[in-house]
Amino acid sequence: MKETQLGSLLRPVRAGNAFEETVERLLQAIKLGVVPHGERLPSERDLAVHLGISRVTLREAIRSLQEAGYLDVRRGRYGGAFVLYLPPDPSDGDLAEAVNQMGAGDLADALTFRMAVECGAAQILATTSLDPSQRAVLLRRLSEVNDAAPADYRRLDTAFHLSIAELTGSPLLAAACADARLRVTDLLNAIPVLGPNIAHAAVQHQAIVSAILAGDPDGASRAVAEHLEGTAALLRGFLA
Amino acid sequence: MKETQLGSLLRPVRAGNAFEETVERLLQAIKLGVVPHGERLPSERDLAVHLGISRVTLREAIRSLQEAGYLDVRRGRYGGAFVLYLPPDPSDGDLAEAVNQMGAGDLADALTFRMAVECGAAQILATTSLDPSQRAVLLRRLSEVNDAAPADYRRLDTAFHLSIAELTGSPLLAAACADARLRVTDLLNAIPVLGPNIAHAAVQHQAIVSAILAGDPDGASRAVAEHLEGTAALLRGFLA
DNA sequence: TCCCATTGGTATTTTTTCATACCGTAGAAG
DNA sequence: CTTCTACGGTATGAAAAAATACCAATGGGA
Repeated sequence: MKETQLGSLLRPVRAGNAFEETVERLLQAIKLGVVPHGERLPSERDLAVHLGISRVTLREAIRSLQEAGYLDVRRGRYGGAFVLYLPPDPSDGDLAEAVNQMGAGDLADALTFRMAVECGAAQILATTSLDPSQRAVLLRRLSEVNDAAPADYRRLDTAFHLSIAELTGSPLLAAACADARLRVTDLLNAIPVLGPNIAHAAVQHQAIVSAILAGDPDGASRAVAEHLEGTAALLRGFLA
Repeated sequence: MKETQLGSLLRPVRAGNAFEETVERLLQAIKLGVVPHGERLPSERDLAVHLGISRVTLREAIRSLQEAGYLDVRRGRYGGAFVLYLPPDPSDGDLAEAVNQMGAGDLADALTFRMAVECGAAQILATTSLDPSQRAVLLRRLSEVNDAAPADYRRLDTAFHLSIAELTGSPLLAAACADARLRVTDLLNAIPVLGPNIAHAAVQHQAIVSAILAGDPDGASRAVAEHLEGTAALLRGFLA
């Protein structure tokens, strides 16, 4: 039983080599829509600094994404790496395939992790006294999701969820929530965006924001839990 | 405002070089008491595999810990790297120094992060239906803390907290809680272990376990929050 | 007593990653 | 039309890390 705890601490220092990790990171930023279609990534020199890697390694990663069709790289001033990726319009088969591509254990792990960190973040934000500008950010993100065109829905939904974590002011917590979201992106992207689901999600989003603004930690946490449990149950249902 | 979200995703891929990260990881495993005084670390070959680094790099890390007096390395069969570290008996000055060694922002970040993930973990565990052996683990860890000799208190307290995360069955969540704890280890180790504090903590630990076993997520989360808020407030009070 | 499995110690080579400097290009500003 | 400049593109040498193979010591068990 002590070995389990050793496992938590002596887990891998490196998830892979720098190149692979960079490709993964950039790809997720693209799939998450943090850099939307048509927009430009930061310049190689800036990105390399932010990612803490050399420009050479970064270029290799960008090149492989370019060859995979995710980026259009243009030279010269006002050039850069432009995102070509458009979120796919999912059909039913994709979801089953996506779910079963990752192991059942990994799926459960990711869903549990996401539930924990997002509930925790909402709870903390509800405990915090928010200034007017923070409230404004939260409300704006909420209305952006509600007004979203179908093609933009996932992206703005992500932005809404991440904003909650970011507003806590804890970069570690924000990173954890981003990481949790990354692990289910492919699955969420494979779920068709349907009217009734969106309407249901809108009600839940509203409940989350209301609880946070009312300073109700338990309510905020429960609202997030209910919201996430919906998609979690859906995904679990597709396990072979 | 979009730049903040970019920051969460395009954060550093590498925290430092493999050597430094490995030293840090091992040192924290030692300071946390996951491998207690007199015990042996896994063999170099095993460790290198688990940490995902080469044996050469691992050896450099072990060597620097040996030279710093944390390890006693012996060769031959039944040899290995034995932990020499004994938790210090803190005096008042140490705490102020330790608190102000990390920035005020970093302290707030670490405390917020810890609050979120530990509350989330307790909440999830309270939602889960636990089988008898899981209940037994939780109760045993609780009694171990209560019966702990002063020198073992921190170590068993850590074990108790980590067990909650591990019992959720999510390695990601367990790793996040371990990481959160790591970030405040030095601070917690600098807090004198006093009778009244231990008694107070024992009551709170009991409340946490009771809420979890009763299947009360809100109660479990609130109990953890109250428990952590105590030390958090203490630490914040030492900020210069 | 001697063996030998298990452990740390060392040496060598290859691969990855980094740091630095410099080149080529496109587009806006003059 | 020229120039300036912020970009990507390229080259090269050094450093870090990994892979591999092999050496050396220890101590329990045959």
